[in-house]
Amino acid sequence: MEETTSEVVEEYLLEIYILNQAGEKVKANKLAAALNSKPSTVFATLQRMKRDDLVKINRSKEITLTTKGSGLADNIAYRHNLAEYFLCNSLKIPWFEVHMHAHKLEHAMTPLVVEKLAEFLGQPQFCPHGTPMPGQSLPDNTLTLDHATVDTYVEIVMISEDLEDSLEIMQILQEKLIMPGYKHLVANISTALQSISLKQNNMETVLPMHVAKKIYAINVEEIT
Amino acid sequence: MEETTSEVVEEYLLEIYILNQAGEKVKANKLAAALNSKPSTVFATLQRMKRDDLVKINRSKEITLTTKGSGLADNIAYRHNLAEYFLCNSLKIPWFEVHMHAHKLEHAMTPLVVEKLAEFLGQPQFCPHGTPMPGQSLPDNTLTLDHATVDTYVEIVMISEDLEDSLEIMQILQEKLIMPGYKHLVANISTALQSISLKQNNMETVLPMHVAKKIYAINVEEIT
DNA sequence: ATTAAAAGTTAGTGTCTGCTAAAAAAATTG
DNA sequence: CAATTTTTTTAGCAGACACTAACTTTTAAT
Repeated sequence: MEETTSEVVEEYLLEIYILNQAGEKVKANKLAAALNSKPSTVFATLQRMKRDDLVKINRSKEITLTTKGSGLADNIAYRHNLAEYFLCNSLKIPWFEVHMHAHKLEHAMTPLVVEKLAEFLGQPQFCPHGTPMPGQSLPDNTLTLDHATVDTYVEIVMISEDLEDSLEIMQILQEKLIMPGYKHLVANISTALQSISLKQNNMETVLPMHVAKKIYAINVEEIT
Repeated sequence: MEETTSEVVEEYLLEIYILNQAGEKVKANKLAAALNSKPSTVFATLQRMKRDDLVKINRSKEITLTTKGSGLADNIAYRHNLAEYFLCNSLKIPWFEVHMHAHKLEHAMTPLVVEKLAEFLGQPQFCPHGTPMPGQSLPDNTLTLDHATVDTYVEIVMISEDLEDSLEIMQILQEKLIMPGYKHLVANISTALQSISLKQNNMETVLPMHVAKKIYAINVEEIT
């Protein structure tokens, strides 16, 4: 009865989990885009996953994880975050590109390696992008930047996993210090341009709303 | 033209490489046993590898790596040894069982991760079992224990990779301190029983010859 | 509501990796 | 050398995953 989950299925589980966390309705089409795959391939794989009681798909084609799938996804997400933490903090691989490397490692970590690595790293509770380990959560007052208020200060707490696939965006975020722990002034919000601009140290960054929506922050008094 | 090598093929390459290092003639049958696979499966995979210019098979069915295959194998072996070193020295996973965990990780390490991990570990030149990284070699006066002389002292330098697949044997070797750096007295050699016995600190270990053949050592003056 | 666009689905292929069973070739042994 | 055993090879099958192309259903928009 040893349930083996293929790497491909693990990737699907994680992606569904991530999109879920981001509050999006997961549909096959979006999955295909996220996984860089063709709709027909995704469809077939989802059928297998349904067969194996990993996902459910309702009449309106929304994909959700079953209890079983969810448990596996938690585990995969944990391995992913742990790997990212290691790559970033121990190996000093740049913050903006750890995601892709962790994405390979996460499938190759045995339970013992996971346990020992967590110990080695001091049981981290967040990945370098601020994603909480499964079980942990963000502060109650967390908001996404598209809901920020002009002229307030925000402290970044998390960059959503699904932004991490874009190296270009991540690199910009790193350059502009839009990273967990850093504080910015919400300088401007333009509904017309669908963008928000942040300021820190004479540095201004304009983010389109769809990106801002994926960045989580809390309000702070001021930049200390 | 990005040559992608599947995990399965990587495993074949490494196994051929390891058997090669151990000085054995690699034949399909032996490969099948080592890889825990069926001869027909191995045959098919070898055909693909031949097609992709990774291996050559001569009239007497001996399998050798091509230049291309050899280069890849070097790389895989390096990743494997590096992973073992990390698991053993950083994560403190028991010496006798790092092999199997490294075996999974080795396929998931991107070039950047390899580079940064090597840096992190201080560019180790040997795996925890004494296997030299590709390019390195053992001391000239290295011998295998089946060629040891009674009443001489030996210092273990390396346990062959192909012993590492057996957890039971590895665990015994660890218990009896038959590990790189440790010195033993060659107490007895019995041709009748095809075994050799080592002594250290009132501890005697009897090894069958086929195991002794896989353990490398150098002669030393005495136990210091 | 009709139409156009988007998303989902089916059909048909192909590769890789695995298996069993049987046949052919090679090696070993009496 | 002949007979037996071992090894290699062929044949046939199956599942996972990937694709293209076509077809259907849904959704969105005029």
